Amino acid sequence: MKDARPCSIADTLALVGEKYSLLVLREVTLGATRFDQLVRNIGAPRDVLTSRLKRLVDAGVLEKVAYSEKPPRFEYRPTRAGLELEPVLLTLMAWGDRHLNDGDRPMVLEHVGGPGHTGGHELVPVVTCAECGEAVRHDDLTAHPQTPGWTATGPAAA
Amino acid sequence: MKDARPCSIADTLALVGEKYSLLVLREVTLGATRFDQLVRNIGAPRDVLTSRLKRLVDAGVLEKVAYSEKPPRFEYRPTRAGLELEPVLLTLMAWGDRHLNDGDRPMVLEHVGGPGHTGGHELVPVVTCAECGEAVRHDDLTAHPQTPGWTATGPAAA
DNA sequence: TCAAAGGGTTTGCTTTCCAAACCCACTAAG
DNA sequence: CTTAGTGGGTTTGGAAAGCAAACCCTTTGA
Repeated sequence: MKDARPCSIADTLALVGEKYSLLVLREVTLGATRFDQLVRNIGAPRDVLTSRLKRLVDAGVLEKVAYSEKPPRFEYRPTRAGLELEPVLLTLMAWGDRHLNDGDRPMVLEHVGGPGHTGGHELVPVVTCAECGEAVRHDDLTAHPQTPGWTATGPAAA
Repeated sequence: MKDARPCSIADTLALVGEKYSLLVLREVTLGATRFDQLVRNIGAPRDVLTSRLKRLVDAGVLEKVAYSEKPPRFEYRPTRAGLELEPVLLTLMAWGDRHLNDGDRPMVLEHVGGPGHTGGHELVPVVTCAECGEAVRHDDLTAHPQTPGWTATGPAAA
């Protein structure tokens, strides 16, 4: 990753892109916050999980909260920043549902809307534009790198 | 990853979650489709990139298209499935912009809406519910695992 | 007193990663 | 021609990360 394109995607992946990290986020977002729940539900080696947790706590994505004193025991809860990774999880899940499991969803998310809503419905996440509200289509986007020397397809002049 | 929770997030990450894979998707989505553009723009070791490309082509996320015959040369273009990973990239980028670069975006995306729109505006991606159109908030979601023996927080009975 | 649960750490082996060097086919320049 | 350069990889050898299984420590329950 030397002299690579400056990019928030790369920055985010440097933090949560290691193997299992996003699965940790999935679990804590679902409410499984303890070490051996994580081991069981994710299937990660315990030592690897230990190092991932440390990294995510250091980064402020998780926080380590004691739930017992006498034997010191902790749970790993998502911070606000951690919860804000949920859109990433939702879009990953939607893609896998569509392209890998062909509609046989291993998990269904129920969406209960704001105060004015009664019944829940199944969530199908769509990425939209905050400004105009439309669903984002690839052809409607133009990339503008802000780093001098970079264009959309690479360094300007070598 | 044995006996882990069945999950489309994990399935998707098994495919595109290896180091650099999503950065490859970023590049080809931006239009940088050739081997050494990818090397330069991503900063990945060439041999690793070779193996990632093979994997993504095999998975149908990229396609290898010849653009020269006499020295056989190829470019790696995203398939429709590959382009549909763009929402993942957008949500990752939004998170990094917010939490890692604190508003100093390394890249700005311009959104030009449908036929009725004239000027473009800056894209701020938001995940919404296709059914009701509302922005998705964590507290409005309930997870329903479809796999017998699994609850939201883990295996039901061991 | 013995066993089990919870939360890790240690061990020893295997797999990846990585930078740098190398290779091959062609093209353009001198 | 001969040489230099570009594009697209493959090879090499050492450093780092991953892995399963075993181990450790504390506390509660039988």
